[in-house]
Amino acid sequence: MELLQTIKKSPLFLTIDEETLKEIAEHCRKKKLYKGQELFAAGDTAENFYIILSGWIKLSRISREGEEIIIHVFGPGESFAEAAVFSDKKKYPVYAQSIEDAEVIEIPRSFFIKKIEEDSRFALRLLGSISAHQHYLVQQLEQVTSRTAPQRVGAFLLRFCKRQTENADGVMVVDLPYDKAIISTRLSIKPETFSRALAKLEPYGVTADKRAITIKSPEALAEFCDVD
Amino acid sequence: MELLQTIKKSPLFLTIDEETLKEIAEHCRKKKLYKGQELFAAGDTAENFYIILSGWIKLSRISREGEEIIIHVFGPGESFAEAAVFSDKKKYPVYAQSIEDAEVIEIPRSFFIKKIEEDSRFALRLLGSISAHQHYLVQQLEQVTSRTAPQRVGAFLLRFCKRQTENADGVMVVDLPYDKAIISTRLSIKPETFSRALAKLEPYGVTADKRAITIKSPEALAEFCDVD
DNA sequence: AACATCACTTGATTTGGATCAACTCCGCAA
DNA sequence: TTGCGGAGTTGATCCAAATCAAGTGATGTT
Repeated sequence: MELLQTIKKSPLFLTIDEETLKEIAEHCRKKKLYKGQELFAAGDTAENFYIILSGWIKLSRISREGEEIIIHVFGPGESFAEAAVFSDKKKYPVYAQSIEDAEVIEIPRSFFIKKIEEDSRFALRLLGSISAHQHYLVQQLEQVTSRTAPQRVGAFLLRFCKRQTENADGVMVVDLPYDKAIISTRLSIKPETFSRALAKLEPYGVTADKRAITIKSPEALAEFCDVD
Repeated sequence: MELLQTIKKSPLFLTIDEETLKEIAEHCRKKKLYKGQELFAAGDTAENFYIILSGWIKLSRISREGEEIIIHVFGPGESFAEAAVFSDKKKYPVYAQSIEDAEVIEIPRSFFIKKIEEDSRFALRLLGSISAHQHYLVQQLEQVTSRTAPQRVGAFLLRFCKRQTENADGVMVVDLPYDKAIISTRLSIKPETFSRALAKLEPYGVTADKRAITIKSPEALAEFCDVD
């Protein structure tokens, strides 16, 4: 069963035994989303959390003036909204929308809580997963407050590099996973600034051809961005 | 037993039964900290998490250039570093230091994990607590990226208002809990900007006399800061 | 083939907050 | 009393990024 295979690969379920996984798979629903479809809105009752099969889901908040802040963009294999399911209010604090056609697995809250009560190792696993995401948020906060736009763009490229191809000679190629406008918002900068920031990374061997970015010396870039 | 009384009042343990609490109290250590004392450094093994009895503890990260970013300042009754204890790396990702004389309760990781395995309701409670903090981080990220300095200062004042005195006529008085320099860093602005931001809030009835801040019309301020 | 639209890029101008610097006020110690 | 240092304010200048604006070059549509 395809569903089972995917769940198994999700970081959240890495250490969970086969039997439990099968049980989980039985209680999940697969859901298809078209580009731009809303998954849930801020304030909705948090009935489910999700694992992504394919596509990208962005979590964001909309301010009163209509300005959007992207909290995170999750990709294949990642899970999200775990925290909302366990919050006191039982509400999603953010808005979730697919940024292209996507498939997700929907796991109901009720089943999940039952599972935690039955299996404490599972609870620990979940705590670890949420902690990791919390750590990501702390890093994000640090990035936004203390790095310049070019540094943030560079750090983003390097982070995505790791998941992609590296040539024998150390040259790396990143294929941007989604629109530059979305990356910009995620980094809390304007598209214009993103464009200029990319240009400023040229001294570090960063060249862009549409969505394909080549990085000649990732070390120099990492040095400049103050990461790793 | 004083320790037990404090633990009982902590949000984390609100719904925990008396017997468990007693057991927890027995496994805790009370720790006194002088002003400026380090509790743990980023990268240390996460052996414990903490509940604050008195004083203020700031969690921060220091960038390579020596610049400090304050992630949060926790006060009496609050717990922190829960997430670190459950992360894969088992390391604190931040630096913790008291900003004045303080007392904390230190709860060992090992005992805690045992407790979770025994009592799943406790695990759920913990998940809720961590989720709440995660929500705080998301809000913080939003504030930093989409609010001006005066708006952030105003929001900070309003948040602290709620815990303090309100007169019959709607006028509120906040007594700043710690140095303005620390508040500034927490809001990711410079002390000079904090000072100027406070001055800009004057149209909303905000006047400062040393650490005592008076807010004549909290509603107008909330409107300006785009909160509540 | 003509046109609209979307996804950027590039240029000119503005601005909020940082930086640098001087100064006040207050507590405290010799 | 004087003198010092830390906390906070105020003023002048600078700079990174936002904003406003125009242009390009793909892609799809009638």
